[in-house]
Amino acid sequence: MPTDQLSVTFAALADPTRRAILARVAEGEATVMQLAEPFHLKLPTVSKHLKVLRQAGLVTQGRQAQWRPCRLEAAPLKDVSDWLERYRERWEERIGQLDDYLQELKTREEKHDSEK
Amino acid sequence: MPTDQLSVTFAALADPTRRAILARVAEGEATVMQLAEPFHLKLPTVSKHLKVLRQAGLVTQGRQAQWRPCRLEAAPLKDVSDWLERYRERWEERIGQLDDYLQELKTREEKHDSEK
DNA sequence: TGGCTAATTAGCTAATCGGCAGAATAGCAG
DNA sequence: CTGCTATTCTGCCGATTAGCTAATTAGCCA
Repeated sequence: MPTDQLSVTFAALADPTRRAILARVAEGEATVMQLAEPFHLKLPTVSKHLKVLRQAGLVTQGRQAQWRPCRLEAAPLKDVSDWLERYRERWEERIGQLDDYLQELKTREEKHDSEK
Repeated sequence: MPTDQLSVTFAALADPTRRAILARVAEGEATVMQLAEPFHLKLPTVSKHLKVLRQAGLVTQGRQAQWRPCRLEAAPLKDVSDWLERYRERWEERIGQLDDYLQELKTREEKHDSEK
């Protein structure tokens, strides 16, 4: 249970239910009940997931009467993105002494890319 | 513990020791002993971390005599990056004409955040 | 006030995790 | 074969987690 912010964020994202909650909240504010409905989970369970997301700074909850609508807060995702950038070239396979060769390939690939 | 690939990857990244191992391995192959040395961890502990990273597909280990040098495999990081892209516009906060209004909301929310 | 609804907290269980020590495995060198 | 080294496997421990039920808080309405 590391306490550094990045670890807390990654841990919060390491659960498909919580990622689905994020996806739902990204489309607009939602109450806890609305979030619980698509999953067959009880309210306290969803509430606990929200607590994890809240501690990671990924959602905030407001107050409207007895509802606590949830909103997405994407700032921690930027931290994840920044951390990832460091490894981008590793999966983009455009490294090293092969640049010239790859550059040639690249111009050829650009035709393919534009298909998409 | 969810078994879907993205969750496994996020879980593997949710530990500063494992992220440090990744950073080290990104600079070149390393044996388990070399990886263990900077952290004051025993070999079996590092071996266990490596197992987690291996199951996430983030490292592979080869064979050279009695050493099992570790290499970075960045492909799962691309999956993380692709997942993140969906939210990029949310943290780039330069959307539409609402910038000033959102900025004002943000300062108001910061009070709510401090409620804990 | 009392009743209703939404959400959280408290407490439980089974499973998992990060650390360790000790034993087992794999590959070299005499 | 006998050691020697690097690594993994097997248990163990204390802490944490996801799920549940039951109890509690918070806000509305009559």
